[in-house]
Amino acid sequence: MKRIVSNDNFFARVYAVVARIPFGRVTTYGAIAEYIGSKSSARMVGWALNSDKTNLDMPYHRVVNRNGELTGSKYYPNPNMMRELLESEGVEFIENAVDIKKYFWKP
DNA sequence: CGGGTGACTTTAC
DNA sequence: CGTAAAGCCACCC
Repeated sequence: MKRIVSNDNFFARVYAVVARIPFGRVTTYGAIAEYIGSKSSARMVGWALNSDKTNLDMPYHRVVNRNGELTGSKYYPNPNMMRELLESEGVEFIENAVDIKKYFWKP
């Protein structure tokens, strides 16, 4: 039995949501996962970002965890790159996390 | 088909 | 603040 939605759609959905994030806004893995249909599968979102080979130009830096922490910054060439990208968009930081309450955006 | 893995989240201690 | 555990789903071998 094949699943009705999965595979290509999963990646496509992640890309679509990330690409839709407005300038100067951020979203969470959970929000993307929920929009995709699997609210509990936030891991899949992060996994998709790191596994994607087709849309490396995607603004992944606008995707943060529920606390607003840049968990993905570790996987960037430079750990500071992700933060500076967000700061350059006008996003305010609190310690090592973005003001998720203020800049959170959801599809 | 099963086991391992993971850029997450929540609850619990 | 830290670790632990469970839930979750798709990919890779």
